[in-house]
Amino acid sequence: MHFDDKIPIYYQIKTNIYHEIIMGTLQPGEKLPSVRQLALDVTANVNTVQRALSEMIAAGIIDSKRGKGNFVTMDETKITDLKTQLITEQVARAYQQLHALNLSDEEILNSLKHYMTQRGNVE
Amino acid sequence: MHFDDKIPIYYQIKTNIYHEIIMGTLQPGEKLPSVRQLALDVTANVNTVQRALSEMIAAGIIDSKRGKGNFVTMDETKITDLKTQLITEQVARAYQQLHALNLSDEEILNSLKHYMTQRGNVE
DNA sequence: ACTAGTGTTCTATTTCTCTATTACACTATT
DNA sequence: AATAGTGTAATAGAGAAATAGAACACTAGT
Repeated sequence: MHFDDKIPIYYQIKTNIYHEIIMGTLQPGEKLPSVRQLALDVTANVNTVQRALSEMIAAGIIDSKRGKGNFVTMDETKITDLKTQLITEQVARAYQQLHALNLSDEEILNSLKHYMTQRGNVE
Repeated sequence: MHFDDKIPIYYQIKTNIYHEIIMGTLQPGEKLPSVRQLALDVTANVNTVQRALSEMIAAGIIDSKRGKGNFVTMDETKITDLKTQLITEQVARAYQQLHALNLSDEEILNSLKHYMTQRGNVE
């Protein structure tokens, strides 16, 4: 796993697992790899993984069952809400950043469209 | 100045000054406040400000003159290039994040447009 | 009962960021 | 010359993040 050294690893692990849940790579009710296996997967320490999981457990997205494992919540509403929340955060963040670079709404949209067409042609 | 505790302060100071240069709040050739004044302005330590400045000096955006002060480069090409670079980074980052949330290109554009219209109505 | 596989917690250590403080180097003004 | 205002650098210390390692609590299969 690739880490941005400007952001805490535990936070990036959390974001990554959230993405897998939203993408459907991890289904509702599905068991996650064990904390020790996750630590190996992302080349981090068990404690660091545990910290990421703790926050997701506190948020109600992950159900922890001692001795059994960690499971994605069965409550699909929570997952939908999470997705909405993350989208809103990302869109707001991106808009504010680009606005701070003196781009108008139209220029922001055009920059994004331009990026998409370029990306579309490559793949 | 508002700091995101997930990102190093020196890095946020750097980004903030870059934005001021691109916005034109800081003009080419213009003298920046002294490092000690900047430290007071953002409520950070002189060393932290100096670290941010060092990276901008290394990037050629700021010219440092010992005993005189720090100045925005006169080379407007460098500023234009910086703006292009920052825009590309932000657009790419935003796209990848939203793509990782399972949004199609069209959905990404719609989310952004929706955000813009909502924001437009409030202000 | 035993064992292996889970989550959980604790301590010690390292690294990085940030702060505080001091000192040094240079410029301009008086 | 003296002084004030600049950038620059070095040291020491506090705090957070991450690591390594060990131990504890619970579950399931044998």
